Amino acid sequence: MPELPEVETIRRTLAPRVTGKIVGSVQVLEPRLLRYAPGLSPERLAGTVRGRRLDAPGRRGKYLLLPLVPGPECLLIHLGMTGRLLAVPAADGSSVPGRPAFEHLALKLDFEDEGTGLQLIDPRKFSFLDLIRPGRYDGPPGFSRLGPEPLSPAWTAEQLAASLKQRRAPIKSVLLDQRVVAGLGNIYTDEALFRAGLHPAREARELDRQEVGRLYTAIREVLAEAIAAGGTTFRDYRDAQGRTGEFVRRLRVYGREGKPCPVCGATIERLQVGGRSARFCPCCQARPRGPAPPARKNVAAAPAGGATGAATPERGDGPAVTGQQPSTLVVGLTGGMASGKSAVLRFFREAGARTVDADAIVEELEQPGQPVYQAIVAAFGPEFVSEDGSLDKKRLAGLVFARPAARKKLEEIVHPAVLERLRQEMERARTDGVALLVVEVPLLYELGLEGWFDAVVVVTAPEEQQVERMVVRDHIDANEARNRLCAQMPLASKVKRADWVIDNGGSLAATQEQVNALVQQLFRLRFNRSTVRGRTAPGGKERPCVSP
DNA sequence: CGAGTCGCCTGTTAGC
DNA sequence: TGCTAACAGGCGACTC
Repeated sequence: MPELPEVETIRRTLAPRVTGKIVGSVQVLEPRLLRYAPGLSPERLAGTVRGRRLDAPGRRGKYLLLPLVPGPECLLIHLGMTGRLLAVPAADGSSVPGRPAFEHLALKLDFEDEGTGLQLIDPRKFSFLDLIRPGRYDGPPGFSRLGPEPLSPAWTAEQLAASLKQRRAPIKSVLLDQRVVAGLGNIYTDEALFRAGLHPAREARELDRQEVGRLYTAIREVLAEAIAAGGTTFRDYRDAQGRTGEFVRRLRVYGREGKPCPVCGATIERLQVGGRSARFCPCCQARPRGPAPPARKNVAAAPAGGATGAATPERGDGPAVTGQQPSTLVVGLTGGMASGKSAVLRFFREAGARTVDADAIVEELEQPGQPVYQAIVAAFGPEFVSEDGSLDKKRLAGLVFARPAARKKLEEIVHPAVLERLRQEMERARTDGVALLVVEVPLLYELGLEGWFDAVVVVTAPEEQQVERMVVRDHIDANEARNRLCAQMPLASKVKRADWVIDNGGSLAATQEQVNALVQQLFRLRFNRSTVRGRTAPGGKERPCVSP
């Protein structure tokens, strides 16, 4: 079960505990460990490794790499399904969390100093070990034929498209093929396919560019999030310190059959695909409609044992679904000063949306060397450059505040550049197949940008709370804060024009609940674009607040 | 070559 | 309660 995020987590937790250590003894207690290593006996392995130093551990796909110094050999470990690699203080089994000492111990490696070591524990004995000798032996065939690293910048959606183009097998099976992309197992293929809105039994070659784009993005996002959460502990997995992974809480379909889909509420189903079980949402991952798929041999007609009649591809039932994955939903986020827009944006991101912050773009465009920076310096003079070469924002703000003409001049430089970048970000989200893009634009209404978005969300907070936040954040007194608020477009008129309102006047948890509820609602509504504007949403509330 | 099936392995669980 | 059978899914070997 350790897939890429789990192995990466093990690598990271292992690194500080093994790097630079000298190997004292090596004991192979499970001979099956060496089953793929040609001519490598436990004795020969021990002879090669003993007395050598370990370099920082590496990872490739689901393989863990322990380079020996001086080189060039490298230990290679695959944890199979239930393997655990634990850094232990005494390497005697006494402090292995969760398991009695010595049970299922397959490999024991002691370091010369400090009495520390490594243990490989594997009840099911699917783990294996190998010794790479560059130039002479490149490791087992599965290792040398590994496909690209999914999180490497070198891997592109085009490459994925090329690897899928010729394959008739179900997309789920092709993603499990380590030659296509390295590191995906059953958990993350299910999760990526769900996020991309793709049925696991779809023929790989029938995916169009947009679908491949969505899949590519989903794979990278789900892996990155899982690594950040320390991997997924479904049953056996532990990191090198014996700790469980937290991503299990964020799984949306894997291990959730019979439970409601977190996006649409339909019941998650299980299906045999290529001999593996696939979990999916029959509504969010409906097969595309259109002409009934021609009678296909082999695919989805699971072996007669298919008690799951769900293998028949004709219909994806569920509420009013066209079967066509809708395009990116672009939502604008705005609100009063210090109303908590950024926190809300963060909650959107955590709920699975891609997010963009217009202020961050301004910040970036005003960096020295950028055309916007150069234009500002040319227009206002070098006295607005501080000693370190960056723009003197404070001085510029002072000038702009006092002279409306100067403000206009500045805005004429900055705004078009920001808008162009926003346009590019929206375009990129569409080509990446992102389902929901949320863009924070503080001056959304002031600049008349409503037309750019499918819906606009306004964040509100009681005025006193805004004042309080500004006092703390901007180091000004309460009167000054009130003055600044008065100079703005009144929050009430933004609320009046809003499609959805998030009330950030309560606890952060309450705000997050509202955001999560809204995200689910948007996911549902995006199947019918005209309902996304909350004001026309069923229920007919004129300005629906989101209540969890 | 690609696609599919089987075997390896054992702890857990569903069903009788 | 105790038994069997199915299941979990990493990979390689094998067949067609």
